[in-house]
Amino acid sequence: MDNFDNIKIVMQVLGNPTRLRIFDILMTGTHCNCEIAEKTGYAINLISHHLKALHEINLIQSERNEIDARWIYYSVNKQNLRFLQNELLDFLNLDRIENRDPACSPCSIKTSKEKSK
Amino acid sequence: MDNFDNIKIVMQVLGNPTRLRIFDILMTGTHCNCEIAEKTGYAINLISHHLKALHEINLIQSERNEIDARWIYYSVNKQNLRFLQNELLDFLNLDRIENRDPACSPCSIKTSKEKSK
DNA sequence: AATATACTTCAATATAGATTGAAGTACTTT
DNA sequence: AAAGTACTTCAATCTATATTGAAGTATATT
Repeated sequence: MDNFDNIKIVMQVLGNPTRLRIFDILMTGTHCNCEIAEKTGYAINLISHHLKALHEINLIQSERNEIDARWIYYSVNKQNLRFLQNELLDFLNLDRIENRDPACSPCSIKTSKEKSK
Repeated sequence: MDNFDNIKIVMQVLGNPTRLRIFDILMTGTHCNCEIAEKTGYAINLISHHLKALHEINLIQSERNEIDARWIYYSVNKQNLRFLQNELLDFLNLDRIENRDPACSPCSIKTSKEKSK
């Protein structure tokens, strides 16, 4: 893996449909937990779990409402998202594909044995 | 979800590190099963399983060697990969993010109750 | 025809991690 | 200061699916 460790982690996290759905909602703008609950029907603690996972890999960020600090606002991390876009394009870049002969080596080892007979 | 169903499925499939590793190898060029086995150390039937999953969502394709048809060559589906690149860029497009007031609705319902007192 | 190779599919197990209910924290309101 | 709200964290259960060993398929070799 050509240093695609971040992609591996991001894919793992967004590979969960519930988490992807939550992230998709945040891609439309800032939301608090209860709004996501209303839009998705998921349990509030489940959302909390998944938000934590998204936060841990810097895909999103959070801040408390200045007036009523019980409300926590979640939003996507734009800077990190730009970074991720580039990483994904590098990972999926068709120029990485080389014209190669798949020299099935276990087979060739055995065929070379045959030859040596 | 703004019709990001394909992304959901792709993320689920590439969300598995073993599968991502196999896909990453194919991103470097055509390989047969035993070559992937050699490079990764995974069991050959495990690779077969994961190749099937990648194939089912059209991320890769396969063809038998013309000379020795026991050998099956796997390679990425370039056309579908280009499509996926665009889908991902649409999904992660920062322009989707709207400036909105997270009007925490369950709360506001309750505060409106307060108001009506 | 019998044996070998490259790979797939079946079927069962193992396990990571998604989900849930209950308890806990931080803050606000009365 | 007591009760309520928004949310998190704990701890346990539940479930999907990754992995494995064995059997099966397709093709090639002798």
